[in-house]
Amino acid sequence: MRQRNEARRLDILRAAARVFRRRGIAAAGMREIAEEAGLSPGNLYHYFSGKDEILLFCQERTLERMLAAVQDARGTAAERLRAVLEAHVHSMLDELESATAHLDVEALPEEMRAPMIAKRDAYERAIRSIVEEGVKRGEFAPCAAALVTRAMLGAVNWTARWYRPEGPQTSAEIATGLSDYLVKGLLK
Amino acid sequence: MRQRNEARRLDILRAAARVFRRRGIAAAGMREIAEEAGLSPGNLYHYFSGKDEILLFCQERTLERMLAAVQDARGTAAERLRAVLEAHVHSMLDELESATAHLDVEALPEEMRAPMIAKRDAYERAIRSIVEEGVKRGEFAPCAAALVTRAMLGAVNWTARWYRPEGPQTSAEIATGLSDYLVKGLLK
DNA sequence: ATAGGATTCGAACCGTGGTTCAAGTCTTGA
DNA sequence: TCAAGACTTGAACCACGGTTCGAATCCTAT
Repeated sequence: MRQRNEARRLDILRAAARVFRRRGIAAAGMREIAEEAGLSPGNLYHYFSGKDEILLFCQERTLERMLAAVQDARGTAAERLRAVLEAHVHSMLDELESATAHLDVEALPEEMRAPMIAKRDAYERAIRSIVEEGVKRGEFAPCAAALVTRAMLGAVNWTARWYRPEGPQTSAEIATGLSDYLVKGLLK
Repeated sequence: MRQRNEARRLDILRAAARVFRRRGIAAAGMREIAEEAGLSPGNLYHYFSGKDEILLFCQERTLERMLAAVQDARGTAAERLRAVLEAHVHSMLDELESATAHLDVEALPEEMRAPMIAKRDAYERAIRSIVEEGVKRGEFAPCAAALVTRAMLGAVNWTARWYRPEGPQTSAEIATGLSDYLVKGLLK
């Protein structure tokens, strides 16, 4: 019934995300996604309208989670910023799921792009306002908040490029290490 | 003669880099590159063996320039780091030329990848050694040098995603602003 | 049990895009 | 001037990959 269908869709999304991760979005083929998910190529189209929709859902899910982390953050500006950055890194590295996909909004067809861009901008704005508030309260030194925000996002997003699960450092170590450095650059 | 040929190859590389930038590497077509360079699609193959070679040359040229900036840097660790980071941002934003291409080594076919990865690693190692030297000399606070290096690279590489030439800030402002923040996170 | 819908399959369709090619034009050196 | 080779072209080739489709199978509710 409905339950079964929904669960299957999630399985497919996770499988697709793995393929996106290891092949890159453009090089990920529907046939390979189908094989990873354990069904036939044609059958994918019973669950999704096409590759674009799969990609869109992957991206939305990741960004949704990141936005949630912003809402949940409590404490001083520095504490909230650390929490958000760490959550971001964990969404990026732990759930290999859909993390990498959220980086390439350009891969979406023109019409689907707008809502994703809006969400992405909202997320960036939320982080920037934490920075600005920290400055206003005197926690942080004055700085170009927009630029610094993008620098932090670049640093955490970049982890997807070099992180290897079998590498020496765990995702938790990376998360705390990055947050240490990125927040320290803001303090007075 | 030889001169004319070489100049033409450079023109084509620059045109290709512009297309890579605005379309993304995967979506950049040989027909569009040809049009941008002002010659016919088939004629491209008189100057390059194919799309892969064009991409490889674009990436090599950018990385070559960045490595040169590392060699030219003089002064304290902080000064050298600033110089390298600023040069990196400028290579990324000013010469729209081949900058973005260097980010996707994965887009190259398996056989061509090795030399590029080697160069990229050498560049990263050079930056990391500046950080380590700064720590050893007491200029910088102790830190996870490898992780911090990747954070800095992520921040500067990310500029290619959001920078718009018609935007409010010039590339020079971005370069100095980013360097300010990134180096500040290292100081004691 | 059985009709009707959901699911599944794999082959085939078809546009896209990298590449090749045969044939022209232009340049250059003797 | 006149080959010979460099340059140029546009059409055609061909593989790849997203998608469609008709038919077979499974499940569920009555």
